[in-house]
Amino acid sequence: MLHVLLHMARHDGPMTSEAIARMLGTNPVVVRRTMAGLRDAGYVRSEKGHGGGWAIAADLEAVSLLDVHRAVGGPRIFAIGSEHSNPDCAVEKTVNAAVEDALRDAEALLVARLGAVSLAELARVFEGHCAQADERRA
Amino acid sequence: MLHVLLHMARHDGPMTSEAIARMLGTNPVVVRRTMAGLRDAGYVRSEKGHGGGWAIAADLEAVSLLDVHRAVGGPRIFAIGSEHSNPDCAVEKTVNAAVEDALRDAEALLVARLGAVSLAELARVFEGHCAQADERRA
DNA sequence: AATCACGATACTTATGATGTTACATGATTC
DNA sequence: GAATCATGTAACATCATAAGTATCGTGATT
Repeated sequence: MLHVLLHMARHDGPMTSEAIARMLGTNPVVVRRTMAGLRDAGYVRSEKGHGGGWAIAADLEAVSLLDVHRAVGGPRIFAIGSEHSNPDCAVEKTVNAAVEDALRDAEALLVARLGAVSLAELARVFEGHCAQADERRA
Repeated sequence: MLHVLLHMARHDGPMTSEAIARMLGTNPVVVRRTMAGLRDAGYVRSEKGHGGGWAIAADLEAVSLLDVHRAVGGPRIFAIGSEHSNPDCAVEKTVNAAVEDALRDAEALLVARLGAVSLAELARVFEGHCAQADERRA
């Protein structure tokens, strides 16, 4: 989805679900499903009818990678975690406390890192890469 | 599994797969499947026949939570990550670099934290909790 | 010899993510 | 205003993975 957003930023005029789906090697309906989150968050806008499609609707400076991640679906960052958490067992409580403590710290770091990068910054990094490539070609 | 290991540490004599399964609300075969990793890593030992079962086979000081995690199966820590990683698309490469950078740092922190805690420490923490509880009762 | 417990395999659910089809609705074009 | 285009939504199919289950073999104890 980040991929799509950056492409949209470099593309004037809306992009259709079908075009995006081709780009991602997937299906227009799947695209609409996942883009719905971004639309509800106000990051993109969708227009129906002729010449319709998806377009950026927010200031890219104000949208971080973390924002996109949250809008697109997953508060679930880690593949591990204490699922049952039987509070009857004192051993289990000890274990969970230790694991969750480390997990919380790592998540905080990741959230900070993702929250610190805006889409606009990413776009600038990309433009920089292009400029370097052009230079090499010249 | 951490739960099981600490229980085993406080239990003299081997525990059967069935007893462990009851403890975890699961199935003996599932227990054997996941314990196989711990056995291959040398953290536990399994004995067949009458009076057999599972027992600790290593110094708990030398086994970290990270060791257990790795032995038990998952090198997969994060629920997110760049899966297709189409190297043809320059936009995608930019995005992946940014995300994976943050991901790598968070994973490093988590690995460091989990690697710093040994099962023995955890057992001591647990004993401490028990002592406190006894004190309150007295 | 009987019993107990693990080891291993194969098979069956259960779950979630993804893909697919179909139809309704709104917007544009002619 | 009819045709067309594109999204919105619902319902269903498919796929992959994890978990549960059944069964048999093997070694160890009694």
